Amino acid sequence: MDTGTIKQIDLFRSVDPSTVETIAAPSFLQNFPSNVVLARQGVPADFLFVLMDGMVEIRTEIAERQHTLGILEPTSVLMADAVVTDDIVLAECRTIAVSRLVMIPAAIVRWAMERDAVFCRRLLSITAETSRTYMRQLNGQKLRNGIERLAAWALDEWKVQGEGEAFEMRHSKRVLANLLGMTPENLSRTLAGLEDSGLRFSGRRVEVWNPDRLRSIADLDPLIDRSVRG
Amino acid sequence: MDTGTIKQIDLFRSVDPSTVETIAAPSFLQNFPSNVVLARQGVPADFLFVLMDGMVEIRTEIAERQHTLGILEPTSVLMADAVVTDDIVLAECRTIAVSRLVMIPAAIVRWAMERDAVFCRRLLSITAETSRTYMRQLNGQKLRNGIERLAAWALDEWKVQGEGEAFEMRHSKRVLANLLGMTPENLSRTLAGLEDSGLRFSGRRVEVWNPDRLRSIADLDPLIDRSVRG
DNA sequence: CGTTTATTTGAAAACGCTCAAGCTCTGTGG
DNA sequence: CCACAGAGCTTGAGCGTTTTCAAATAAACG
Repeated sequence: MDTGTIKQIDLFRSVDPSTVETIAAPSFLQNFPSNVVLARQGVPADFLFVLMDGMVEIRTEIAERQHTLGILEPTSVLMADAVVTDDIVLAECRTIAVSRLVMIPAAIVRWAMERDAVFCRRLLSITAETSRTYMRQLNGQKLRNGIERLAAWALDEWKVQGEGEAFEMRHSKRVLANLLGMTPENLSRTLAGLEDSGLRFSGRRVEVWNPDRLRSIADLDPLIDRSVRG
Repeated sequence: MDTGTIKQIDLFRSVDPSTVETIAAPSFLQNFPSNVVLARQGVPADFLFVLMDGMVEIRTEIAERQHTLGILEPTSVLMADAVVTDDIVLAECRTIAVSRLVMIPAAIVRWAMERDAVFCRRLLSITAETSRTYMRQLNGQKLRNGIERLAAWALDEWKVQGEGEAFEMRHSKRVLANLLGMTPENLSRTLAGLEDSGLRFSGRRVEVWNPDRLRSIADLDPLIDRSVRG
């Protein structure tokens, strides 16, 4: 693929142009419709992905049970752990919106991380940050109940989208329920319970009409919520 | 500290001796009694630790609620994520046995990962593996209930310790309960429920008298259990 | 407009937690 | 050797949260 696009990517910031070119050569930009599995769980990773546009859900399914580890937006890097360790994929990646992704063959990534120190360092930063995201998710899942997770999610998203009167949820409630670690039925009930406490849904429009009340429920903490600083 | 000890550590495998020496200079080997907090949550990480002997619990506590993210044994590396990202510690590290650790100043780690490509690569491998451990923990916590987590833990530990008639639990039941994401009371009940299904505790001796039965309960899966392949 | 999919609601059950009390094991000092 | 204290573990009852199953309603799509 052309080096122009790939050079913009944070993963390649400050990386030697010749390395970027070598990586770009066997890589390509691919468009996907919604609901396509980019990487199946349990098998080796063939590609490192960079999400340029759209949305991807990281989820695991075993014997009828499933959960969502995260929802990624541009410009996230996918599958770094499996590519680096050259091991099986622990959680499936699935588009949940029309998406455009850069696909970099796993072998060339492993080659480059041995040859190019700067690229290796970029990969390290991203992997460490991803690891921390899973720690936060684990903290949130174990230390909060459903109401608190929903309130915290709403405040987080509200903050990211500019703290206006409302923000737009970019995915279905089903996806949100999975992300928050609850069933859709439960999300529906929890939502109803928060209508008097500062949060109202109308379709995909989410109205935060009493952030203070939500904050007192969520008890935001830098150990869980990315948008909060110490 | 002396380079002899530090060179044995997996983190420094194949790393240039001069880098190792530079890192070793401001580092030191420290003995700790049990129940000492090595790194407090919410504050920047001062050191990267390598556990040479003993046992460390990774846990988070927020407003009276707490949970355990993992229990580490030699020769694990601790705090890599916080050191690499130069950010706050998301989960406290606490010794749960008399322990000996190498303490490497965070600044020298960050210095070395910029200067030495091999060291950076070692750090990347370890961080990626750690990230996967958290993914597995997340999978286990969300996709299994208490009985299944206990059965899976027993089989895992049994396998690691050689698949004999029994194995020794190297920590208290309280610690095990936290690791499995349940209260001590609940662990006790769950344990009682498994006595007819292949698992019996007597003190710290854990008898696996019917692994097949346990397997049918735990439903081991490579997406959760480290000891299972494919 | 009709068919599919998403969401809501209700009732019952499963699961795990809290609180309280009792038990067991261990080590200490008399 | 015994009494006692303390920690760790177990047991029971009651409670709260979350899930499951079933059905109804609403929304989305061709």
